Amino acid sequence: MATLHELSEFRRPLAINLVNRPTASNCDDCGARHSGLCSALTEDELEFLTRSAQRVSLAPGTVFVEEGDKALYFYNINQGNVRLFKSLPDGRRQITGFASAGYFLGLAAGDNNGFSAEAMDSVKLCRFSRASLMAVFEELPVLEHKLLEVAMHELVLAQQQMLLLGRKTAIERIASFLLSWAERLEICPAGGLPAPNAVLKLPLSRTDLADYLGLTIETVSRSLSQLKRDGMIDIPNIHEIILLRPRTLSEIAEAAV
Amino acid sequence: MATLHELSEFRRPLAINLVNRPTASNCDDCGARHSGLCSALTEDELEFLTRSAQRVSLAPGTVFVEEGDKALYFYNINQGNVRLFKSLPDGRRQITGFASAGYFLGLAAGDNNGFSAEAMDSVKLCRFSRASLMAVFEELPVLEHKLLEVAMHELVLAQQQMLLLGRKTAIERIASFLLSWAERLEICPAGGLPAPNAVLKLPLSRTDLADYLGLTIETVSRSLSQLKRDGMIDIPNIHEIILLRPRTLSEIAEAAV
DNA sequence: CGACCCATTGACGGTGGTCAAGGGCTGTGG
DNA sequence: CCACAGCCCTTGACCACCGTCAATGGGTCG
Repeated sequence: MATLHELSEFRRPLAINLVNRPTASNCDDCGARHSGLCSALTEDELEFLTRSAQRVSLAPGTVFVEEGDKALYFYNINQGNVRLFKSLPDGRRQITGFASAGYFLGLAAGDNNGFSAEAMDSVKLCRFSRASLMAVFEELPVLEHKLLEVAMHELVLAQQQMLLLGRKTAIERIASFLLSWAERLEICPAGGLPAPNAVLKLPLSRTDLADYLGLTIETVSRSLSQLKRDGMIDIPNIHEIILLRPRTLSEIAEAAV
Repeated sequence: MATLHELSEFRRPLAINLVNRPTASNCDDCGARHSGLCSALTEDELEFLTRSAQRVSLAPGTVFVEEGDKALYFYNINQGNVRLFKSLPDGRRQITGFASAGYFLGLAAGDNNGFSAEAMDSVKLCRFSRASLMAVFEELPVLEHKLLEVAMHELVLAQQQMLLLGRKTAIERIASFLLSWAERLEICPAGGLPAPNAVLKLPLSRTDLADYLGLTIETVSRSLSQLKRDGMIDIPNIHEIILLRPRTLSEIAEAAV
């Protein structure tokens, strides 16, 4: 099988980790203050929560969660993009998700991390010790409730991805991905369709896309080209895709009969 | 693509649903009293919880959760086996998991169910209205905590399955499945290996197996035959597999280099 | 005993993976 | 400002794994 995923090249041992403690007041300028977990909290609750948090900056390429390591932390992304993945010893990689500002991460873990996480670009995040966050639940049950909601949503997404990986063709995977990415970027309401000619920003490489969709970069490239030939999309440049006919795309994605 | 998954034939509209209210005392003879969710509760707490529960009996083949329907209930299995799945309009099916006695289910849902669920045999379960269970959290925070744990564990399993579906070969999928099923049956400790010659009971059809592993029944059958030819396993009958060489199986499953 | 269902096995074909060459973009250095 | 290197993406040729189609085998129930 594929032995070309040179994963190790992405690992930069010399990551720059600036760690300090946030205060509720400097949460104000945080990209995640009004989304995800923190949006569920009042100023006072936030003040309480920050006592068990550390702010961390990561250089692009830093692997800050290692699959199998003892699970010590939860993370909340403030800035930048993160890929979550699992790997096989021979280098095959499956990306299980992407996280950007506002995303809470670290739920997929028992005693040990069930996944690895890597900064795709310059990342800032809040790090919580699992033990102390558990303790905070006593004071802030709303937090645990919010976390359960997040976990439930992740489960829905995970099952969608299982259907995609187990049963969809290459073209269907690409079409599904484009639409789910549009939803993620809030170009369209959840469950709805983006407007025709909507512009999609893709901060991912073809390799990331392939490893997320269970394909090779060649197949990703070929499928995108085919969708372009068929007038479904336009590709002005590597990191932008225009959805010319979202309705038809959705019919392809859902294998409508 | 595959158009042969005759899903509809499994749906029996005439399900027998006997609904009554359990009491804490008749929880004593429940298969799930000392596992999963309920094991986290004292007698008193259980008594409290049962007020928002109904006991339901399901005939084999009953689809009691329908993907896309409004998510009204959580379920706790007391007896029997359940398959959870998602389908495409043309009949392709991806089984996302199996649930047996002690399993809590219904977490993978937002406002609407993200999956369907079907009784594989005679099933008894406790049904909780989502609204009232949410209310119970106020009184029993331990319950919400336990639920979060369950959800986190489900996420770990889901990501393992994504790796399997996205990146493993047919043989690797079968080997992985056999070992994870041994773990599930508690034939071996989590993360450990079963003893050589361990006997595995498989209450699944080849079709279920195929739809769970993202393969066809023919490929499942061929892969099992190959493992048998190679002396990895023995197959005394359709529903039993003997793991002759679990160590080698695990090397195949994890693609050890 | 025979019908039926499910699993197995075989033959064949297609989707997508592998290998390899070529194109486009960016940054760097002369 | 151009040349060139390097990287990533695209495209093509070929091939293999697994899906499809079909026939056979084996177990169960009427």
